[in-house]
Amino acid sequence: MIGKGLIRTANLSKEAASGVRKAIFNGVLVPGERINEKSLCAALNLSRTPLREALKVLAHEGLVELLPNRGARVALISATTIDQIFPVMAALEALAGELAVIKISDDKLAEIRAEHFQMALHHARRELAEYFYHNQRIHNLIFSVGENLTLVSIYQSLAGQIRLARLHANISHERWDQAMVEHQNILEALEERDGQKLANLLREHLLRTCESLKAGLKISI
Amino acid sequence: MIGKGLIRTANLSKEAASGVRKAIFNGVLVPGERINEKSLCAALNLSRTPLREALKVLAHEGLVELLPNRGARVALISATTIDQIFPVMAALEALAGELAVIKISDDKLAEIRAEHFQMALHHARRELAEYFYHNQRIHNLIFSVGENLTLVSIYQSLAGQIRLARLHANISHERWDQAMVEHQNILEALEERDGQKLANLLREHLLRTCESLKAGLKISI
DNA sequence: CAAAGCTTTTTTGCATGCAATTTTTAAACT
DNA sequence: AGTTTAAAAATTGCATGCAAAAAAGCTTTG
Repeated sequence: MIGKGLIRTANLSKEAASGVRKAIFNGVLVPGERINEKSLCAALNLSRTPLREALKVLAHEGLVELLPNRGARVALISATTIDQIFPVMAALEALAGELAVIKISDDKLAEIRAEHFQMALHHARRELAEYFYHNQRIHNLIFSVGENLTLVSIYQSLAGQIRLARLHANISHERWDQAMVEHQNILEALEERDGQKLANLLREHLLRTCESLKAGLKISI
Repeated sequence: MIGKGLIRTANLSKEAASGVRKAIFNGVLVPGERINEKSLCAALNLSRTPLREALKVLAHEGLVELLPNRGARVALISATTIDQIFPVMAALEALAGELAVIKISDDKLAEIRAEHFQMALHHARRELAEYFYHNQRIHNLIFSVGENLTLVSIYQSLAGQIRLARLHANISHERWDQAMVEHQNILEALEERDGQKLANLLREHLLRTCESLKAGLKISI
């Protein structure tokens, strides 16, 4: 492949990173599976250099593991890793909650409320993928209120690993229902601007999610 | 340069990353300064490919900024960034402290105590660089007790950014003395295995360090 | 003398090439 | 058949080459 777009506007290594992320989350690349650079380059329509740069970054994000002289493979998130990620996530969510109640605008709150009810709808209809989509949006919105880029980017990275772990996990109906109740309480604490309460609810929500996720792992390492 | 070491044992992109990190912390590469790939390659004795992979990772770590079509430059940590990093650090330190009191062994505690007194010695002698070295070791040791790789690696990355910011900052004698007192209290809380107290002390210590660091910035952006 | 346009040089972003290493395949042996 | 060994193919890690872009020098002009 020669020429590409001729004008240098794209950032191929960023494109590669987001392409690989998508492939991982869509299940095109399976956790634990070796990543073949050549075929992935063909799929993404770029050369090995930007792909390899992207893999290094993704390894840093925890989505990929690098094996010396054997390239990369999609990370397999073990129960041990989940156990390590969640306490950190919980601490960060608590912080995000405390910041959020101070800074949140009525508009943003309305946005979160809207997402909440969308999520509730999909919960009622038992549409898991859609439920998770809105669930993720709610947590992202709460984090974004704090306007703390460091906080957000660390959260994104951890959330990515959790999302990857979920590809291999079942969620029970009981846990799903319970999570929905927890989210109702989270929304209320946010509306009351009660930072301490919100922080605690978020922390507990996360820790329960952690337990459920570990219990639901289809593959254990 | 052809051949290199002939046997593939090194990981050049990792070497590049640690080489650049060292250069940044030693002041060989100045914050805000453009990084010239060619000359840095020569200094590190490797080619551009591994160096560029390293720069991508370092950008992810916050030590380097990537400018489209203009390569990389050493990050300039602004007061705003510091304001964002510290609350996150404080939350993580608090978590680390809570984990530490649960898990710490007598040996590890003795190790921390030893570092503490080394630090106190350098404080008494007003040897700043040595003081910071042991200071950093204490915080690292506290984090390592939790045996949480996620926590440690996030901490390392944030600590790196703070260390970079400090290259441009003065510390007042008053703050230095106060920090030493705070560390005395931290050690006591650790010896008492009082997780809540330790968490609070670490949080406060961090937040005060943040204020002092911002106040001491020689360059503000 | 500064500013605006050029030309030249340097530097970056990416593709490609090549040797070291791993993986696969095939053959020989037990 | 299953295991071991050797050859072939594929894959990785890194160096290098080349075009696009940016920066540095010139020259010209107000």
